[in-house]
Order: sequence, then C-alpha cells, then structure tokens
Amino acid sequence: MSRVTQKSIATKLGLSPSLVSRALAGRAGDIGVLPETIARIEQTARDMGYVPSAAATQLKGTGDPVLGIAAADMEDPFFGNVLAEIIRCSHEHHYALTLTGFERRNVDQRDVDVLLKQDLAALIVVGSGPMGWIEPVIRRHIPIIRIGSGPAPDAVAQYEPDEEQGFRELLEHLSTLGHRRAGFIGADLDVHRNRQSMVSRILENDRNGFRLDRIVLAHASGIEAGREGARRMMDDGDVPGAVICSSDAVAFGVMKTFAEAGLDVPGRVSVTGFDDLPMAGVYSPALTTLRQPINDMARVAVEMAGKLRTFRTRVRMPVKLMVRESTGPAPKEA
Amino acid sequence: MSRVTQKSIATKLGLSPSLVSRALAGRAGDIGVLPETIARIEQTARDMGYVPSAAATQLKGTGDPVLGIAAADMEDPFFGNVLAEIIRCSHEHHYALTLTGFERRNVDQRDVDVLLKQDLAALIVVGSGPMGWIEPVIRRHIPIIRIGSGPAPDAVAQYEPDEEQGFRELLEHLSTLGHRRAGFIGADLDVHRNRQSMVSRILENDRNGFRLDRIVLAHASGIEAGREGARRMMDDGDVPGAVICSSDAVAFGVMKTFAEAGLDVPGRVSVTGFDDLPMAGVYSPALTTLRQPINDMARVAVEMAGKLRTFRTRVRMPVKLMVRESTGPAPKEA
DNA sequence: TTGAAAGCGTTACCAG
DNA sequence: CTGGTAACGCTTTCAA
Repeated sequence: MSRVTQKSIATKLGLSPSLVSRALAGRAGDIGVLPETIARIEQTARDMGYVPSAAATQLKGTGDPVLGIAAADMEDPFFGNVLAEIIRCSHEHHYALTLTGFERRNVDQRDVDVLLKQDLAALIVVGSGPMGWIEPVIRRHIPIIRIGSGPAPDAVAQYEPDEEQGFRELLEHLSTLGHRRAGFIGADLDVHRNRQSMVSRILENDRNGFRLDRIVLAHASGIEAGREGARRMMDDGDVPGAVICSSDAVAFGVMKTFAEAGLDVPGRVSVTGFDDLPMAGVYSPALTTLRQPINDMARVAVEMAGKLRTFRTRVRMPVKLMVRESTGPAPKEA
Repeated sequence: MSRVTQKSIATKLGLSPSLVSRALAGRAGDIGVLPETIARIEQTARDMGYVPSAAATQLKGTGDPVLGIAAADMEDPFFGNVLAEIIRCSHEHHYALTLTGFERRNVDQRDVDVLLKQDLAALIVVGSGPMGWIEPVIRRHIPIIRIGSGPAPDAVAQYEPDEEQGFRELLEHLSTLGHRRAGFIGADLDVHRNRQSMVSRILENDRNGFRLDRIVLAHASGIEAGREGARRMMDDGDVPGAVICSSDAVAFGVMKTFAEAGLDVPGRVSVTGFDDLPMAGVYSPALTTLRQPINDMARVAVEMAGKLRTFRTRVRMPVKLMVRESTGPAPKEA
C-alpha cells in the first residue's frame, strides 16, 4: 500500500518511467508517442490513483509555486477574514500554501527556517506586528508582501489601509456633529499607538479647535482593552463627548462598559471604531467605523505575489467611513 | 545567489557532502569525526545561511511530518479561532502545515489532489460541510481528524461539541424561567438543521409540555440569516417568548432586528445562541449561549494527528451553558 | 576519520 | 516512437 509512483505505473505496463512522465505531463503528443500508449498510461494512472509527489516536483523545480503565509496577529478577528480570502485567491492562482504563526512571542531563527525550508515563491505576512525577523527572508530575495500597517523594511511591499484619509473623514464627521473634544482608547500596541498619534497629528492644525485630550492605552487587548479603557476614563470622571477607538473590538468593549454604567451611546458619548467587522453593523447601537478593505488587500497581495521581484511598494488602500448609530450630536455641556 | 546546499558547503570546505550531512544532523560525534571539522562545518553553514530543503528531506522521508488543513467553512467566525489554535499547537509538535479551502463550492478531484500530493501525516478538516470528497484520502489510509459536527465516514476521527448535552441544559434553563414555547432560527445548512431537530427531539419527551413550534430556516447565512429569520417571524405576527438560534452570529442578527422593531430582549423575548464568540459577552444585551470548546477541540485534533492510525472515534466535547443577559422570565401572555 | 554511491519521485536531454 | 541517464538536495550504507 505504498505510494503510487510513475515508476510503479511503468513497471506494471512494462514501459519506461520517462515515457510515463511525458504522457502524464501531456508532453507526449508533441513528440509522437502512440496515442494508444498514452491512453493506456493515463488509464492505469487513474486506476491506480496516481497523484504526483509534491516533494519530487518541488525538488525538480517544476512544482506548483509555494506561497508562505506568516500569521503575525492571530488574535485579531480580522485574521480569519483575511486568511479566508487568501485561500480563495491562492486556489485560483494555483499556489500551494504553507502556514506559520508567530503571535506575540519572540520570533527566533527556527520559526523563520520553517518558511525558508520551502522554496517560497513569495511570503505574505498577515498582521501588524514587528518585522525584525524578516531580514533573512529579504536576503534570499524572496518577494514579501504584507497586509497590515506599521513600519517595515524597504524590501517589503505593503498593503495597508489609508488611516490618515480615514481618520480625516471620521474627524470631519464628528466635527460636523458639533464635537470639539474627543478621547482615544486603544491597546498598548504599535498599531494602536500609531493610530492615536495619527489622529493627534491631524488635529494639530484643526482650525475649529477640535482637540484630542484624553488618551488611554490599555494593557489588555481587543475587547478587554476597551473595557479597561472605558473604566479608566470613567474613574477619572472625565469622559469626553466622543471616544475614538483604535479597533472595532475595542469599541465594543467600550460601548458595553459605558452601557453598564448608564452612559448613553450616542446620547451622552459618541463612539467610533476601526475595521468594520461583520458585527459592527449589528451591534446595538450599530457602530460608526472605518472599513478596512480586507478582501481587496488580500486579493492584491496574492496577485502581487506572482508579479513581484522584491520591489518596494507601499500602497494605502482607501478606507471607507461607515456612519451608523454610535455617533450623534455633541452633548450640550461638554 | 542560488540556494545554499550541503554540497555547496562541502565544496567550499573541500569536504564531501556526506560529511557535511552527518555533521549538520548531529550524527557525526557518534562516528568519530574530528570535533574541529564539525565546528568548521557548522560555522560555515551558519555563515552561508544554510537551511535544509524541505522538498529534499520530504523526498528522503526524513522531513518534518506535514499536516494538511482543509478549511471547509471559512465564513464561520469560528474558523479564525480554530485555525489560530491549530497553528499554535502544530508549532509545538513540529508539524509543517499545508492549507486548502473549499467553502460552499463543489469539491472536485483537483482540490483533493492538492492535499494528496503532499505526503500527509494527517489531515485536519475544519468545519461542518459535506464530507463526500474525503473518500480518496481514506483510501490512502491517512488519518483524518475533523473539528465540527455532522455525519462523517467511519474512518474519520471527529471532535464535536456535545450538542445534545448543551441544548438539554439550555432548555432546562429556559424552562426554569417559565418558558413553555420556543421558536428556532437558523440558516438552511445541515449543521443548523441538525441542531433544530436535536432540540425538537429533546423536547418530544418533555413532561412540562415545552414545545418548539416556530421553526425558521433562512436562505442567508450568519448574521443575515438571523435578520431574515427574525423578520419572517415578526411578519407572521407570531414571535414566541423564546427564540433559540443555531449560532451566535444568527442570534446577533435576530437581536438587532428585534431591537429595531422595538421588541425588548429579554423582556418580550429571550434569545440564545451557540458558539460563545468573544462578542457574545459584550453585546447588549450580553448573549446567553452555549460555549464550544474550540481550543480544546483544536488541541486534541493536533495531538491525535500524531497518534492516530485511521481509527474511528467520535468524541463529543462538553459544551458549557453561559447564562447572560439575553434570557429572562417568560412574558406573561405568551 | 572520511568519501563514494545509491536512492527517494520527477523531468529532460540525448540516444536508439 | 521509446528508453537510458543524469540531476534536483539529502541521507545512509558500505568501503577506504
């Protein structure tokens, strides 16, 4: 019951392995092999359940190109959606997929080797964690595409949401509603800190005097970060009329905690998110948020994987403001 | 800039490839190679950035075992979480991972071949879709582990939530609250239909006269199924005091739609889910639901992958009733 | 203490 | 029209 190989087919038919190879590769008609022979070979291959060995074709250099996926941020609800789209696209493009994950732990040489062992056609990094470990991959001139934001070496082609554009629209929306003062709640992560300083920077030149003066970065992450942040804001007795959250998950935690404390959203305080998870539209109140073009980013990433040759790119993909129920007019007395 | 191989190291050092192989495999001290030579080899290997070729070791039969992951249900929010845990565990157990996805489309021979090409140590199927395509994998005596519910061939080791136990507890909870009549909302999928008939079956012998008499299976799926189901129930003007949903996602859609129509949850109608997604605890009202032991299922799946030899198993993992805010006493006039 | 050679499954070139 | 042979990168047995 061992593996069915071209050799075993050849032996059974009393032919040579090379002939079998050519027939099965469709490279036989070109040369002038008897159609009858070809048919016989194909038939027995089917009968015996022949499937070519990935290891062998890989070695030979004729196998399907392999796409490496490095999951850098599996906790993010985001992750599942991105991965799903990557799988779909890779299927269309006939890529084989290998997968590794890093999470928050230190990435050591062994983790990277798992990827390097394969002859990667390209590497897609999903998530916004630190990129220090990528160096050896760059040295091998493997095209690297990253879906996520944050600093990355030049050799990395990065597809990220255009956070600046998004936050500009968001702030204008709040401004129009009469808000002049907002708070910010996020987790103590690079991505979130960056979003916060992005918002601060935009507001620096604001002529209407809109300012961001309550900033809380929680130790927890995701929903819990939201709960912690909201609690800390309330403890200080200083909850501004609008709270900008660094992700939808954080916003959900914030809204829940406010609700438990009897703070009405959006009556007393407006809350915004970032991501537009499927849940955002269905929460009560439905969350006003910025939609990350997840599917678009995943799709271009896979498409680029084929075309790329270690070129620097940094594409900001448009982010869309989704105005829903969690934002409303600024409360009278701020 | 081509690949660094043992041969290239050997050439550089004026040694033979076999010696390099032994040194790098740690099989050199045993035989009596000069420690000095070993050190030299190891050093240059590091310098040149040597990483063994997965294809070659695979061919030789000495490579890391490969675990195949078939994602059968990528839409499920569930999917990301399961995958994250699988990645974590595989890392510990030194598995290489290959990934394919099916979704709802028909699975053809080519899809299965992608998996069969690799010399899979085992295959983990994530999701509850149809298993018709698995036959050729079984014939190759590859251990198959499935995380998800629904019918599967004998050769598949299945880890699934103990739905019966869970729903029994859930129904008792509702019964205690005074409910005697419930509705059911799900998507038109096997998993959901099964959950519905499970609930109906349990209720058949109920001495308190608890019955399930409004069943809606929506064409949409996930959140949208919930919205559609709730709408249909309201259109019929017959919303029972409790609505059991076949998943958390469905429940969220249901609650939102009820909220929009002014139906108070849990005052007018109690709503329950299944999954216990991170969001469940933070929705308003927080969702009473059944917790799937996602991490446990993923972990045992990976652990079994090593030990299994095509044995039939069907393990029901305990499900935990999470009582929160979305269920309350039955309304006066039902 | 080290090297040569065969073989894992495929493919491609060169003979026949 | 078809077969032999070498090579991809690595391990292992046997010989030196």
